[in-house]
Amino acid sequence: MASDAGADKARRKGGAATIYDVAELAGVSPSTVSRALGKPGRISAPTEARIRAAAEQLSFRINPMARALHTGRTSTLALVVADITNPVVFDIVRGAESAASAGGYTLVIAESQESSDAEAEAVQRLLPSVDGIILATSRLESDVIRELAAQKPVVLINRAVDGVAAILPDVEEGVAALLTHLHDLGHRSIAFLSGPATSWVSAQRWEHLLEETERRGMGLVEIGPNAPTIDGGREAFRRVRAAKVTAVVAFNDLIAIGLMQAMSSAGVRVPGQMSVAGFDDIFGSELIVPALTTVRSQLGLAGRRASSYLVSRLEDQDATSEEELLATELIVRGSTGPA
Amino acid sequence: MASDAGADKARRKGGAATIYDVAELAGVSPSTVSRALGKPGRISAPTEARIRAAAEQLSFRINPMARALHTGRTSTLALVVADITNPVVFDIVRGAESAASAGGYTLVIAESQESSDAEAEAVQRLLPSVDGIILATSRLESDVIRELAAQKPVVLINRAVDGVAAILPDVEEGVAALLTHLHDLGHRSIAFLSGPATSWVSAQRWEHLLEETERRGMGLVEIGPNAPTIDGGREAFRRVRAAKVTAVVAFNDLIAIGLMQAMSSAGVRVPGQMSVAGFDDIFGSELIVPALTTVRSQLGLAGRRASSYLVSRLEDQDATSEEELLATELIVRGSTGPA
DNA sequence: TTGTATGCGTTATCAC
DNA sequence: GTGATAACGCATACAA
Repeated sequence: MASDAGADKARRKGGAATIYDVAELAGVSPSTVSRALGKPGRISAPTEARIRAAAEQLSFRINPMARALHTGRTSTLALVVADITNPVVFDIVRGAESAASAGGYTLVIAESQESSDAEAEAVQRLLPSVDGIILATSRLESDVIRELAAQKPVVLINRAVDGVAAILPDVEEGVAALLTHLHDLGHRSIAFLSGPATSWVSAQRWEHLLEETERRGMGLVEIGPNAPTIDGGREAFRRVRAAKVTAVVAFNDLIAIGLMQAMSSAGVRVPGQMSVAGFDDIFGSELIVPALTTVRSQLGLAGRRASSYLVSRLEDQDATSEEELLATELIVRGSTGPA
Repeated sequence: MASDAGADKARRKGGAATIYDVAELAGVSPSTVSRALGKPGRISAPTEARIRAAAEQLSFRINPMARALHTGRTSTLALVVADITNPVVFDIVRGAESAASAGGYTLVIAESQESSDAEAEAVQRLLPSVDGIILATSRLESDVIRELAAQKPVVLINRAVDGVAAILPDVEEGVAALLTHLHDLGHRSIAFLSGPATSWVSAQRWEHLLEETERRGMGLVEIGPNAPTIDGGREAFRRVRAAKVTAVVAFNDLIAIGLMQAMSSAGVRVPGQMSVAGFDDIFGSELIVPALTTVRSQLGLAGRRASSYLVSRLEDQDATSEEELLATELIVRGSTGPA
């Protein structure tokens, strides 16, 4: 059915149909075809109908590269993440993909493996073929990011750089709720299991914890840096035990889960002997026993907003370049209890 | 530093540097630049050195679209998955991305949301701009897939279609191990919570279960189809309880987890009153209580192999188009016990 | 409203 | 070994 006699005659041998083939079949010039398909309404209705019919018959698909070569626009967005298997980024990927494709954009994805060099290389490789870039939990230096943003639209997730658009969790709110919760339970001495040394988010969370514990007259120590993984949490166990605190706040849920596993192995009861809380509310936090108390960030929404921002900035010219804060929410589960 | 006087003079105003700019700066013709960068060694050493220096100075990046327009090759692979947030696909995505970028290819990702129409649309949209396609747990009809494979290299994950390359888990092995395990525990009556009606993998697992239970004289009933999600497992609970079996094998871990949650809410003890097992060994299966007995598939490896296959087939001409089986492994944990 | 001519950046086919 | 030139498929300025 896809190979009518007319269609085959009009199509060049081998490759896919082009606007030239469509033009020949419809009896018009290639530019008319281009116009008909590009901006409907600019040509006469009967002609457009003929062209559409011909395109359909040849199952014509526009060649995005040829279009991009002329327009300079690829309708493609890049998403660079540190670690694809980190559950934190799953939701970001999905949100970004769905908003991108809803806007008619394709999403390409690259992984930096927590390495600043690898991230820079991935960005350079992708740069010429995308219209905009989403950097999630970037490990790049601020200057590099600013330089990048000068070349193409950039939006950050979980990272703030002056003058660059960013989608950020409203840490203050979540941290305050968490500390109120812990304070109410009687905890006065807390440890923070920090994330990677280069993590902007970790530094941010630490700052807010410091502020909020001071305000409430609670003690706070930092233990880290730690790899933002389950293993990272496991390895921190001995230092946590040595710290003699009654509650631990981990940089993220993965670290919290690893810590709880190590505690379970060592016979430390949670929350009986030690309360544990995390950040992000990833898949799995609800599954463990006891279920993890955590500060939920709206990662999926962050991904969606990031793509939407780029799309609107690419389509309209007049999009703002502000930081956008996403509310965080304290999810109280079984891993926190009385001191 | 990126803006030497010479560099600025040679670069066209505004856009990125082209081979013309490099050629001008190096004092050669554009075609020589193309050759120097494309196939090193075909031109004289000093000339090539000059060209490389000029390219470096202008921070020249080849324009992939322009190259693709002429060569017809984009150095891009597409990965189409049913549901990005399904933990099963996380590993696939990562494996595919790492092997793709290792081979010099970029990975674009699309989600079909378990819909055959959406999948077909995504494939059509991506088709012109990629060199090859990975279809993970595709919901497309076999004929559609074959037609697609005739246009561009295609590789399937968790799906078999005659004449199309595929990476498949060796279900037989895993299912046999699982049933031996259950049989040894005294189970004689089993229920299978099947996946989506269109899932090739679900049908495959069902077939093997049927075969192996027959061989062992065990009873088997199918309950389904079910959505391959935690909710899907929860919703199946009543039918499972009504079935009066002693063990349940779920299509995947997500369904198994959902079922266990429903059982926990209803006071049904696992594995005391009912044993539960799943497939895939996703992140989270080890976290729940009791930890889930499951047949592990090497999803990450599957993604990696899929990309590698496409890359080698695109680079060499003579890659085989066979099905490749990946060993599965029974992981015994706490959710299965004596009948 | 529609057709003609040109350029986007690269590679490949010729000459030299 | 190197340089001119055509071609890839499309979009647009200009002409009609």
